Amino acid sequence: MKLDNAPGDMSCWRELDFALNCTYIVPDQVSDPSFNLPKAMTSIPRNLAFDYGADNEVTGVFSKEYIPQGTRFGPLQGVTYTKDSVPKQANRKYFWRIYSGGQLQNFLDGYDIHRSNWMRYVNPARSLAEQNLVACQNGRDIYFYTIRPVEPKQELLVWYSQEFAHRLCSQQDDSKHKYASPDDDREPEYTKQHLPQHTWLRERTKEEVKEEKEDEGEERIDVEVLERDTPPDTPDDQIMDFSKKPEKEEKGDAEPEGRRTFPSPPPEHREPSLGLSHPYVPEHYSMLPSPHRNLPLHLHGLYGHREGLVSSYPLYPQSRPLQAPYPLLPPYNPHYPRLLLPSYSPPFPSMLPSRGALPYSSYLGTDGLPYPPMASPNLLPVSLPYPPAPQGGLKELTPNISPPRGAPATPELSPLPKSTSQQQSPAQPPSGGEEAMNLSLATTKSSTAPRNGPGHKSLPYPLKKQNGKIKYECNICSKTFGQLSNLKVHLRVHSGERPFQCNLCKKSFTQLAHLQKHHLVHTGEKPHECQVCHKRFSSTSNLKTHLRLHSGEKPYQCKLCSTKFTQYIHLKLHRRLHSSRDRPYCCHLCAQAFFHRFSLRIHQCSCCPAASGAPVNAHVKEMVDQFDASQEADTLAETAPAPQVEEAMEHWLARTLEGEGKEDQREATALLKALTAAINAPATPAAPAAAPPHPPLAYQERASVVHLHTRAAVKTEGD
DNA sequence: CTGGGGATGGGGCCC
DNA sequence: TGGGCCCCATCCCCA
Repeated sequence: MKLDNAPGDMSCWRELDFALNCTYIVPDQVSDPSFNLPKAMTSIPRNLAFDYGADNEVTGVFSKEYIPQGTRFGPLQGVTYTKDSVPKQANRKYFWRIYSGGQLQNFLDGYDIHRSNWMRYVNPARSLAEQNLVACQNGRDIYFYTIRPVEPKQELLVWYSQEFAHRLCSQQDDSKHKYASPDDDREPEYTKQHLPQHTWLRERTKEEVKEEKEDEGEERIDVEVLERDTPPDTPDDQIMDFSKKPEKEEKGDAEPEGRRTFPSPPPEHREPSLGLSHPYVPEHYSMLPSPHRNLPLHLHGLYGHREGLVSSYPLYPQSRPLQAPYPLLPPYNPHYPRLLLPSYSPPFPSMLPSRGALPYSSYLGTDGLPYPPMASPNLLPVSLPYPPAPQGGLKELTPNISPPRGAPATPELSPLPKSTSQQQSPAQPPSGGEEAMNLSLATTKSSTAPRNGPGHKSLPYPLKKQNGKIKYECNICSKTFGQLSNLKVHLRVHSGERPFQCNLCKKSFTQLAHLQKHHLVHTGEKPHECQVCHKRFSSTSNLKTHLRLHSGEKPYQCKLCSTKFTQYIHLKLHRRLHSSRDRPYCCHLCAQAFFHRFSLRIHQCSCCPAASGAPVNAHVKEMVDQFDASQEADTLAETAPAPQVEEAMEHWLARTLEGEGKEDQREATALLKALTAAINAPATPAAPAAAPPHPPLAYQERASVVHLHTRAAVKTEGD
């Protein structure tokens, strides 16, 4: 069963939906702490970039590349305060509220650039049309999800999820009953319901600007104020539910909603970049007088000088609406009938680039369910006890394959409060940046990690473009795939997930086809027959290798002794023999031996510890060793001239560095330059002659090299 | 040690 | 998108 909404329409999604169905996870970058750079600056993912203002201050966050819908960023990091531990002088511009079980749990303060992350710089969306991120509280973390594809160089602009805002509004509603806010009196109900932005802006332009200035100065707030403004005490005019705007537009009605004052804009302001006449800008929005002039730049501005409007993630007592609807899955969540985001839906399908953006259906399970059936909401916080998720056709998955190894348990799937999250804030981004991400992927699956169910959010980012085609890149091994489905299958390699299990021997496999092939073992069936000798084989590839016996083809040849083999594994085994004893070119200075003469020469010119007093670069030494044993070196004649050796080295380097990080590539390239320089350089006096263990052969080859390398240096090697 | 075969892993491509 | 099919690579076993 599928969502009735148009593909890509996330308008009725709740935070759990985002958590469960996000397709890509973009972890923060992690930099060396010893650099002591502000984490807020260094944590920005590689597919994002800051934009800077005249004073070099960050003015926004932009995408560097295409980012598909359903991508998760976060979590937001900062300093965690309990309600009682908020320093009196705290600057609350970057405060977010974390709720648990409907109760304010703590504040997350992104003020400190050393303890917060890049997300503090994401600007608030000023209209539905420009919004591309939605903020959700999952567990006790705040994540931003892309609700539409983000084009390169497009700014990330965030607003609350509807559920987010709804809880706030609920709190505000409560508070309204409890506290007769002055706002309530001065504003007709209609206005409050329908023009929160108007209210907000009007208020801002009048009173808040004053406060804004105060905030810019010191942004001091006392706990009393904090208390007063904290839901449920917060006056409803302090909440602006962006998500409701569309609804108002559509229905002309909305449940009472909060308005939010913005007493404290951030220091920076910017000109609105979005025209109010945009078709998706709600009517009331465009009727605002110069509405965005004073819009705060960063989220904190969005949230005012108080704190972020983090509404509670209903932990599972209240979460019934989160699950119950799914079997039925009405087009809109009946529990939040007034919080629909109809005009949120920039027509997603049409916005999806044809080049491979993820259709929204990719957020659904294979069975079309938006996420797996959940037996009981109460179980969720424990371990998300998904039934063996029907992901990827896991029909063969048997219950006894335990624990489910695959499905990395991404945090967003586990809305349960993380033990660390309470005070975790800046403490630890799961150390290691991308590495951390990888680790989490790798470890979660192997342990008790709950299955993700359909949607399988471990799909890594980023997308790459190769030859104009979108490539899906595994963020663990950097392999790229032309099709998302291939990447999904590939991820099982890392996750360890083996959903297809043989009923007979309980062996499990990553692909159904493998299981099917495996079944032949039990049946004894050998469907593939050699037309020459009528021998039968269970696999085509084995038949193919067999056919080489008839054809005489031996494609694998040892470069050292010219022995040929029909199977590569045989060549490999064979080469071990050489490596153990047949390295004919031995350095007389340090006794290190090489397969190839040119390797010896490079060694002596670059990394022979005895050739120069200088310390040997271990990387260079390793590179020489590896190159000496490489296919590229094998393909070279021992008498190959220097340019050919260089070319082979470059080829080898390019191959071995494929998928490596740019830093590694840079470093290796630099090393290569040093090595190729060594090839061309005159030999050091310390390398006059190799002392080959097999003088006749080695000697002769050296002699031939002398001819080709017409360099005096070669002669010094003893020729 | 070499060589042949069995079995499995992983990825590409097509539908 | 996912399943099916195909292919190549690889490991292992054994003669």
